[in-house]
Amino acid sequence: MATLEHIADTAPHDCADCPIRHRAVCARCEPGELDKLDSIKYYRSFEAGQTVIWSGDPMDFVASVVSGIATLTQTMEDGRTQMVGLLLPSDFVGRPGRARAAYDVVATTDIVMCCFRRKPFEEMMGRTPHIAQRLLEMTLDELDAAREWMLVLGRKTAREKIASLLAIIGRRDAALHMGRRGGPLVFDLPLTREAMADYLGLTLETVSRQISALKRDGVIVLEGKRRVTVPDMNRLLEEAGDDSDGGLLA
Amino acid sequence: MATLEHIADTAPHDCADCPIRHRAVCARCEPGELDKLDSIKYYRSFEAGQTVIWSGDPMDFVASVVSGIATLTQTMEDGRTQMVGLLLPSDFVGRPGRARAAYDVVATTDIVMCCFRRKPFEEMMGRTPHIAQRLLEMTLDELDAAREWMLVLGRKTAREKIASLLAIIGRRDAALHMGRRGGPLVFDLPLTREAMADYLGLTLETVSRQISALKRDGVIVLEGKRRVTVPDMNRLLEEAGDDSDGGLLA
DNA sequence: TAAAGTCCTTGACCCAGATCAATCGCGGGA
DNA sequence: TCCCGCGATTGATCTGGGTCAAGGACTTTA
Repeated sequence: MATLEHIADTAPHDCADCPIRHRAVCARCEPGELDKLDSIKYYRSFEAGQTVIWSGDPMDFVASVVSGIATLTQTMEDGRTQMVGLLLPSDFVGRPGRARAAYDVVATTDIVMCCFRRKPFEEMMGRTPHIAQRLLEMTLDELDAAREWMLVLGRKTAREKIASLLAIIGRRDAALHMGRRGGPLVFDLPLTREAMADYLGLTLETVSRQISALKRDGVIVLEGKRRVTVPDMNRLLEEAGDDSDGGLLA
Repeated sequence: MATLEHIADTAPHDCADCPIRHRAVCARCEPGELDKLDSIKYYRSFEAGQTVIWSGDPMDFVASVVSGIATLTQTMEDGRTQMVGLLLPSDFVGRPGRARAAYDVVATTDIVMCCFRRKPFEEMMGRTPHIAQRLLEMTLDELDAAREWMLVLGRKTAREKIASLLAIIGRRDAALHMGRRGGPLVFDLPLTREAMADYLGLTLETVSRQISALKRDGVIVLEGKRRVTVPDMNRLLEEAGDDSDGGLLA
């Protein structure tokens, strides 16, 4: 159990160059406010597979994901696990006012986080409405996402679950790259079959079978095991059981 | 489709007497702030079974549940439905900045809501950190609840799901009445079998069977179809697959 | 007192997805 | 080059919970 984690030396240090500058908790901050945040921030990076925090552990910081992907998972005593959050760049980790982690946080890819010491962050939040406002907005968005996910977990079939997950990842990826529209969507799956299973409340075998089925039926095209092409997004959304006009909010 | 809804005439009008005064969005407000809120508030009541708002409908208010119980549900085109929120007294309905309802809201019992016109409420939130702070806190709590629920939906068996629901309702009820501790827990189920099924991602038949099974095994005692007695809370928590020491937060 | 709801229970059967198990294939290390 | 190990795939079988169907227990209306 060597400590592979280390203070990132290659990480961005200047908020002005920060790739998540206008989407993270600090999105609404003005230069002066950024300066203050800067004084309590530090970067940490983790390698793919590392556990960032264990549920129940003391947590003296909150953080933004700068790059990479992490998962939030809950585990029962007998080992059953359910992913309850997928943390992408700009997402927020931790809860102001809470001293212990409520979930396991695991790095899925190599990841860089911008951390703030919790106490100073809480104080600053009290004095800086811009931060609290942004955090409220992000939390409301996450709550919507969690509720969407509850419908997936509670009522969708295995095939629909897989299609829903692919649609979510694909849509997010498209939003990120903002490339040419209209063309077929291509992206890499950032999750193993097992992680997808934990996300969707399935077994990894069922995930594998349903992906094979969607491939066989031409809904997706696979290049290797991770690279996915979606020739027709509406077809995928139909398979997901969603309104084909993408009933989601924003 | 008669309009059964009406402006409540028997509802409390004075914040000082309000039963949810210290738990709702307005919990942290000072007298002056309450006065301002008072000027944009009005009460509405709905009868059991009535739909308060349909998903997608314009929504020009936000509200707090004063008394009674309502549900937040999502429905797929083919009619499958999943409950995504259970609204109890003091819970908040609607989202500042959002003009249309994202979910169906249905009154499960007769219900009274304290409504605020959305625009003035949003303006006021911008100027009144006490409201925004409290709303953030409440939203974070709801997010935690939603994540707990995701574990239930994704990984628990039918029996564990039922036990989990009973534990949640029982615990909340105990907190509300704050009566004698230690004695066996007694409460009324505020939901029909069908609503429980929608909550848990099951069918109503399975709900009925599992409740019968828990009764047969002595985990619960039923008096009629709605009144539940839990002789041993730890036993129930075991059946729910939870840490017997009640691993939940707060 | 009857008739008609509404909600709930219970039984019989079936199927989607879990479980158990074998195999594949690729990337990395010696 | 071969081996090893991890992730993924695929097959065979089993089962928890869904589906379909038939009542039962109250409540409301008349």
